[in-house]
Amino acid sequence: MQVIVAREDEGVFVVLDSSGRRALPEAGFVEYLTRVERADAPRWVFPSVDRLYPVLLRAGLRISRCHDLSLTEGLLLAAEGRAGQPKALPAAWARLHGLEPPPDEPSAADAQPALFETRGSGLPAGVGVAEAAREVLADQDRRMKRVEHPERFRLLAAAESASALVAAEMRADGLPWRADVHDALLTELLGPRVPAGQRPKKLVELAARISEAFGGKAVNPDSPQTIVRAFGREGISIPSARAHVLRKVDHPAVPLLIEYRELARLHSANGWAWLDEWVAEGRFRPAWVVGGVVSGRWASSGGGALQIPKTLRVCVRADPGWKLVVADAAQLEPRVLAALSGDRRLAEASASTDLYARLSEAMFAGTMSAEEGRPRAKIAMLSAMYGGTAGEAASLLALLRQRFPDAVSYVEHAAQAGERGERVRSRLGRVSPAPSEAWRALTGGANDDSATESRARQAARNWGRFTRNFVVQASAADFTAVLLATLRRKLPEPAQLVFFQHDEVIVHTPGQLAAQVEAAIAESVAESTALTFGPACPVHFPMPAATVTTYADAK
DNA sequence: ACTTCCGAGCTT
DNA sequence: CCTAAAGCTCGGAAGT
Repeated sequence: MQVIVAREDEGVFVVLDSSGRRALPEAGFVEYLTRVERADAPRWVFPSVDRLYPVLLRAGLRISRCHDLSLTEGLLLAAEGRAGQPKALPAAWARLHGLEPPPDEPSAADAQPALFETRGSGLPAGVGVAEAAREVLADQDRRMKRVEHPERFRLLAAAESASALVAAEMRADGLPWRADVHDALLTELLGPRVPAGQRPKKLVELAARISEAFGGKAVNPDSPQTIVRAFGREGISIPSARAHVLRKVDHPAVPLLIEYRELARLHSANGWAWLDEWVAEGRFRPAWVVGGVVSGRWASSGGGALQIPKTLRVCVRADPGWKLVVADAAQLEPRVLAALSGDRRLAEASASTDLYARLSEAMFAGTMSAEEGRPRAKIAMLSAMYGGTAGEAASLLALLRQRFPDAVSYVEHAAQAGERGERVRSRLGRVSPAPSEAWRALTGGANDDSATESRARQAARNWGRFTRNFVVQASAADFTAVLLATLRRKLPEPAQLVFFQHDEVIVHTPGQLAAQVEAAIAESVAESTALTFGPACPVHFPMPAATVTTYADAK
């Protein structure tokens, strides 16, 4: 059973199912949905989960499954070679009717709330939003039958839609964040809190000592150009003021600059201003952007949720009586490559929790120790997936190719396809964008002069590196989307998914349910492996879970 | 005063 | 730095 739900202008909500159409005010809408969800748990169809589901969450309603028209449209457009076109309902409907598709509105998370509420549907006057959604849904059903593996693509659309539910729920629940611990940490490292725009005491002192180290001339350590010039006056020529460049310079200002930059980074990125803006009532509530990266990885908007420095993990603490269950898919990408390529020997190596140690044995047994071999095996595998050639990488990759030819040729075929300008696809059907017209013009024909020819080869290789990585990273995103969808269903009430970062989840749970949560994670990984890569997939995906009080204790 | 770009650094 | 790429955010600096 499918039920379309949508918001019309002026806070009126519409429900459309086989028995007809109902227009309801918000309160009646939520009440109706609650009743139907309890009775039938239908597949709700949303023009955009991101825009509508927060309304339901605020009223205390959680739904079990849905179809997100906007996210599915994006996946379909990519699969059809039309990536980058607007994907919201008005655009999808317009394309269906041969009209010019309007550009997507900014996401609900970014929009000004007042503007967002008063905006129209974006559809022509007289076209009902639920009726437009019904047309687009039927169209998507048709188009999903025409992709290369329709059953995989349906799973992808379902998992992506469920991911959107997770993202909205994670924002509503929030990541437990102890502002008092954060404030104490800042005070310890930077000195007492100062008003916005001012340098804390510790930074003021360091800036003064830096100027002294440069002979008393004022040097603003926040300005890279000024730092480069200051070293120039000392007779030291450096290409940039990056930390790794500074570390190689022998000068009394260097350790001060490095300390200043570390503390200034903490202050500007995650200082008191960040705390005031993003943490309230013990929760950090970022906006998560499902499919915000072309590979299908999530992005975040506001608060830098995917860039939280490790030093601040101590601030992530379970509520009294609760625990955090932190689980990380170990060496996910090489295992994904094993599953994609069907490389038997790599699949056998995946039986070990420490994949790189097993690779090292396969590559270097008898020739070097595990301590020497493991980091080289890791470089070899990462070079295969990322296209690296620097240093030893090329020779290590050649050895990896000897031992695991199917895995290495899988990514090399993806790279060659990219160099030819072809698109590549993930396991469940995410498709890479086509290269730009400028890229085609540059790489398309024979170039007269050698400089242009060299740039063309460079551009082709760069795009090949992108497609090489895409097949692995996007398939990993397939797997984690299915995992999120599965885990969401299995978590015992009232445990909540509160954080997701590419291959890692945090669940906030009452302490007595932590063991059940760990079991739910293990079951979800097993089911997601079979769903994503097939029931006979021989690859092992370890996802060790740790039950802790603070995120900092997880690894 | 405002916009745009760059350098830098954080995560995976 | 070391193996690659993408995305977010900040502050400084340059341009309008």
